[in-house]
Amino acid sequence: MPIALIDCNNFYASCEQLFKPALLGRPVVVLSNNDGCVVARSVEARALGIPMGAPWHTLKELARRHAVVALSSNYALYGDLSDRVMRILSHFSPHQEVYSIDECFLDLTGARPNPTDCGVLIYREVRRLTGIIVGVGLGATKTLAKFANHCAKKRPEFAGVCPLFEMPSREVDRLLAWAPVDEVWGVGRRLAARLEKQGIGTALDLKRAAPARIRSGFSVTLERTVRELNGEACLGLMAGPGQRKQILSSRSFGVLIGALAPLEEAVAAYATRAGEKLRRQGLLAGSVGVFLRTNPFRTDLPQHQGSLTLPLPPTDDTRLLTRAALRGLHSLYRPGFAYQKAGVCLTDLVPADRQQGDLFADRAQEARSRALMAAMDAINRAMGSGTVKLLAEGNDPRRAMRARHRSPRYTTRLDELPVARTVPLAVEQETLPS
DNA sequence: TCTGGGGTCCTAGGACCC
DNA sequence: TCTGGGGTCCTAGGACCC
Repeated sequence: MPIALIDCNNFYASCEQLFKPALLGRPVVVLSNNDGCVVARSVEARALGIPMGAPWHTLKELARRHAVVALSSNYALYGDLSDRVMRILSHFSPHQEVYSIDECFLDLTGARPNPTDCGVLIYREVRRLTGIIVGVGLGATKTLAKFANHCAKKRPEFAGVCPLFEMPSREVDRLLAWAPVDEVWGVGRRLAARLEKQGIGTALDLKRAAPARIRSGFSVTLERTVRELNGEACLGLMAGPGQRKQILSSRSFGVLIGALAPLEEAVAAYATRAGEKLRRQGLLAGSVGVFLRTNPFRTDLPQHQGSLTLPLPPTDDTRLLTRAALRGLHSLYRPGFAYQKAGVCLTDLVPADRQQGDLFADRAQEARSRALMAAMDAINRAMGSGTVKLLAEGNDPRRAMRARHRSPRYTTRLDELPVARTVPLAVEQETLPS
């Protein structure tokens, strides 16, 4: 039962190039919120040695020398293109797990004419219908599919599709021996360093390690990874997105903030945004967490950070969430510090329709609350987010995110549609296999 | 000057129970 | 001098992912 992992190459950078072909062949990077770090690179930017996650301000000189194009992230565009790619992929299997904005697993058991040819077809169709280039990895387990995908992208002999699941084991081991252990899904920098000390430096070393030893020396999670590398499926495909366990809204401020009042406004705004996400998913929160911290990179300044969680009767009312978040902020806040970031985290989430009833609840009040929130959401959806909001949010322009180089939202805003030249993006049902 | 945001899972250790 | 054994629940922190 082969599992495929399909992953879009340089997804954000590719989305930008798709609508601005002048960017093709040029070093392009896409920056995180606040134009902080590099989160995507075109092939050319990668070739310049620009590392993933690098702070943009440390790269300015290099960027100037090589005329690197830096773009602010445009999630409206990436999200929309992601939806199109995922919809195309969904036609190739009844079992799809959308794992992130640019990748998904497909169960290709019984695929026709066979899984490998199906993989090649996936590659061609996504490219033909969207212009996005994907890598396709086929393995007996999710971890092996991930690894196969890595091979598909890094080794030209596969031309974008690596059918690891049907290769002779000698061949598979040769590939595993070529990859450093931190290329394995679930092994990050720190685990890799610890494994290295025990003589486990490649993916093949990890595959051959004794599961019991890995479990006692590391964790059950890593033991599962070892088993998966050996073809034993430990991780199933997730059908739906699953119910959220936490909803987080946080931001770094444009400038450091010392006074309480602007912090209150920021926290109120985060609580509001978290509340909107909460209602969109039909959930209630039973706890509100708040955190606050100074800039850890400013070693010249005194540091302070704290977090606090307050329980409350399950609710999705922005006013109650905000009130609790502000109470938390008040007990965390210390004057005399320059704060850089704050956030609100909703936990103990329960579906709104399965709420534990409260014998003494004020039904009329609850109905008014629901009606008010529904009205706010409807207005903000129709007329733009923030059209109606709590006074507590304030209107401090310093809180606006830096996004100096955002491209137009080509596919989701009428007034930003590309003019004259069009890119074929429509998905024709009948051209796809049933 | 400028260093993201949003998630998940696991473990260790403390508090508490009988 | 001598100080049990077995369990649960919660939280903070660490690790990972994209």
